[in-house]
Order: sequence, then C-alpha cells, then structure tokens
Amino acid sequence: MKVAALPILSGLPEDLRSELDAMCRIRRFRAGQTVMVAGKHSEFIGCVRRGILRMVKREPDGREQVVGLLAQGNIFGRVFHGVLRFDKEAATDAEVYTFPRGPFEALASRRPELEQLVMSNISNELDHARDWLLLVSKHTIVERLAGFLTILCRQWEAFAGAARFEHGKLVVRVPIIRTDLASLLGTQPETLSRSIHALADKGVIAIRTPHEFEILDLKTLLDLAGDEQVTENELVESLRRQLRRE
Amino acid sequence: MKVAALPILSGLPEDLRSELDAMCRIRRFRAGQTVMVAGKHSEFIGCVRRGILRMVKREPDGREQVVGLLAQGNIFGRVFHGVLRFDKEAATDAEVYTFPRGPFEALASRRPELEQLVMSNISNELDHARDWLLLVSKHTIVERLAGFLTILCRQWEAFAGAARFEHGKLVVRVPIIRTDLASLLGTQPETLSRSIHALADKGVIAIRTPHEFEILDLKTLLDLAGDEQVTENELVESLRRQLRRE
DNA sequence: CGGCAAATTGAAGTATTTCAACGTCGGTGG
DNA sequence: CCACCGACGTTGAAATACTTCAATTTGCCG
Repeated sequence: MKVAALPILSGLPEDLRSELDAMCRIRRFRAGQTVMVAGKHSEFIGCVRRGILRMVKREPDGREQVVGLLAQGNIFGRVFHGVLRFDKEAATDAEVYTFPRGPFEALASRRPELEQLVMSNISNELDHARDWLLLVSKHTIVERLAGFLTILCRQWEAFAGAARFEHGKLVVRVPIIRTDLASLLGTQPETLSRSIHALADKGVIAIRTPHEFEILDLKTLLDLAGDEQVTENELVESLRRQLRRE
Repeated sequence: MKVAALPILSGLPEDLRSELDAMCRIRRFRAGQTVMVAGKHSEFIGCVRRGILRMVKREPDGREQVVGLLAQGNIFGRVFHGVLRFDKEAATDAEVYTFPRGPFEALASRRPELEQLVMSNISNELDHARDWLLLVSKHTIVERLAGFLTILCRQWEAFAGAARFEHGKLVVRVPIIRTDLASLLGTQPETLSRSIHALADKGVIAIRTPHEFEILDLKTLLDLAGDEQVTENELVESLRRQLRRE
C-alpha cells in the first residue's frame, strides 16, 4: 500500500486507508520545482512523503519571502474552502502523495475520522504559523537563528532526522540552503552567514560543513532562542528517547 | 437573548442559540486587565463582544511581544485540546462573552453545526496568523505600518468600525495605543512615531489626533503595504458598500 | 580540471535601537 | 479654578544591527 508508510494516517481504519490509497498518487519534484501555485483552488491535496517544501510569498516586484517549511507528513492544499495564499516549491528533491481534490473532499464528508484528521492538521498549521511568528518577532538574526536550530531539534522527526547524536555530541543538519534559510528568517544570506559564524566564534556551535553544525553549548542556544518552554534537559532527554526508538 | 447580537452565531438554529445563551455570561474588563493566561487549560471559551484584546508573548526576562489582536466576534480559548500559547489582555476596555469549557465542549460534540463553527474559527485564526506573518516579514517599519493600516481598512467591521468616510475623506481610527502597536509591528514606540510622521511628511496620511489618521494617498499606502491582493478601487468600493449598509 | 552555484568576507551606507529629554493631554486634589 | 501629576506621545543624538554591493573562496558535479 502506497500510503502505508504515513504515520499521520496510521490511526485510520483499514478500509478508509484503502480508499485513500486507491486515489493516491506519488509525484516527484526536483529541488526548485513548483508544487502548487498561490491564488487559485488547487487540483489536489498533497502530503509530503520525503524532502522539504518551502512556502513562498511572491511580491509583484519580484522579491520573495519564505514563510514556512513543509516536511514529512504535513498536509497542504486547502480542503473544502479558501484559496491558497502561498506558492509551494520543492526546497530539496521531494516526493509528495497527491489526492485529487474532489474525491478527497467527498471522502472526508462521508467519513468523520478523515474530517477530524483534516481539522487537526489545520490546528497544527496554526501552531506552526505561530512558531514562525515568534521566531520572526525576535529582533536580532542571531536570536532567530538560535530559535530555528531549536525548532530543528524539537521537530527533528519531521525534518528527516535533522538532529542526531554522534559520539555523544549533538549534531543538526540544516535541510535547506542558505538563501532559503535567510529568507525564512527575514534577512539576507550575507547577514545569515555572519550570524552563523558569530555563534561559532562564541563557541555555541561548531560548523562541520555549511549544512551541518555541532551544538557545543545548548544552554546558551536555548537562552538566545528565548523559548522558556523547553529546558536543556527536556530537549536532550526527548531527543535521546526518540533516537533510541530507531 | 444575550448572544443575539453576535453575527458569528446568526447561522445557528434557534434551539442551539438558546442553549449557548443559557450557559453564556458577559464579563467586563478594564484596559490592561488580563483575560486569559498562557500555559494552562482555560476555564472558559471566550468571544469578544466589544473592545480589543491583545495576544501577548511574555519572555522570562520581562520583555513582551504582541502577536495579534482579537476584535468583535473572535473566539478564543482552545476547544477540545491544546494549551494556550499567549496571554490575552484587554487592550481597551472590553466585554467578553464567556462559556464554561466543559458544557461548551459537550454541546459542540453533540451538535455538528457548533463543531463546524469552531473549525471555521480555527481556519480564521490561521489566516490572521499568516496576515501578521506577512506584515512582520516586511523589512521596514513604514511598510509594516502601511500594511497594518490597510488591514484596519479591510477588516474595519471587526475593529469596531475603524474606517469611515468623512466629507468624502477616508479616516481610520487606530484602536490601540502606540506602545501596543509598536510591539505588534515588532519595533519601539519611538521608531513607530517616526514612521507615522514619515508617512505624514510624504503626504500619504494626515494625523488628526494620535489615534486618528486621514488617508490622503491610498494608492501609495497600498504600494508600501505591498499587498497585491487589493487594488485601490476594490478597497474603496468595499468600504463604501459596507458603510452604506449602516 | 573547469565551471558554476553556494557560501563567505569586506566595506560603505541605511535603518533601527537605545537613552535621554521634552511636550501634551486629561484627571485629580488643593 | 488652576496646578500638578502621570501616562502617552514625540524629538534628538549616539550606538548598534542590518543591508547592499563587490570581490573572493569553497565545494560539488560533469
């Protein structure tokens, strides 16, 4: 079954999963390709299978702003009503489950379980939107970067195992390129680069490759991120627990 | 009936409205009072009757960031699951309909119409969160201010009739004080003040009182806001239509 | 190895923050 | 009634952070 691998659907009854599977198609996108265009009713409902999508707001003057990322398991494309507000593009090579809009909506109307799944997905989107809101509300780029890195650790599962331990060291892999991350944090690649190296100079992180950092001082990182929800021990313990399950 | 005045409930059947009315209580808050505290399950579900509430993120170091406003008709307090992520405080004197959480959730489980109302409210919150996201993603304060003013005009109904015509001139009333607006736009009162006067110097707006501006050059304002969704004529026509209905 | 995109570094220009002071308005008490 | 007080708003000037443009380096892939 194509959709069997999707944890988000694992709670649904067998027959409903079969119906979804029957209408499901897997589409592949190369990094940079457009998945869905803002401003119109989409032809399909999508769910990320592999890779990262970026949600982009395009200004008429050509500027663009990344307003969020979609990772494994995220559902996108408005169900029932509303038009899309952001383009969706592949930030890395990606694979997407697609469900034709009409049949999917019909099925959701018939099956409350699926409708509730859609509703809980909207709630998740709301939470994510507010996470980005808090992130962007930080006044310095170093703080926003620290916030992004802690999100990567907290939601490491979604981001294709962004965080892992290596010889007892916490290592995170940034799944997108500098330009996208800069736009996501509301700044320029140059400023982002300087901020990353500022964290490295202060001994908070070590840069292994441009896309892989070692977290040397998690406490300072969390302080900078200013997210009082998570303490160092909680985060580390949660990571260890999750990693042990692999 | 207490809740009769609520347009958001007008689509509900008579008996359901009666049930809501029976459990509804009206609470009044003076500007500055706390309505709901983040981090725990709220005792009640609220709906703004009059005035403006602000959603505030408090950092442990005492700093605070306004992340959104709630105006007439907005429902707040998480239904069914999840903890609140932001404090809610009265930004002006305000009145709030309250519904005890337990009975409200029981009623929503029993009545799909109410459940769908809650769902559509979450969708609205998502839209608003993304509006703020786009607003804060603007790089200069003048642009964010322009964006805020256009939102006030677009959603003038919610904001207690923030916009109106006077002798053919478009006048908007800012319903919150400078400090709150500065925080909402992610800046300081000083910078906000300078930005407001910068718009006035350029002839885009005229400052009548600190809380009431006349829009002199709507086209430039919309250009600055960079919101290609709305053209000048659409906005003016929409405002005129709505005002005519009063 | 060559070529290209991504990432980094430097330096000058711009916008915002910060701290300090002043202005304005409405309410309150002498 | 008027003077004072406090909250809000505005203005000035120096410090800071970010942007912008230009140049250079790095790393990957054919």
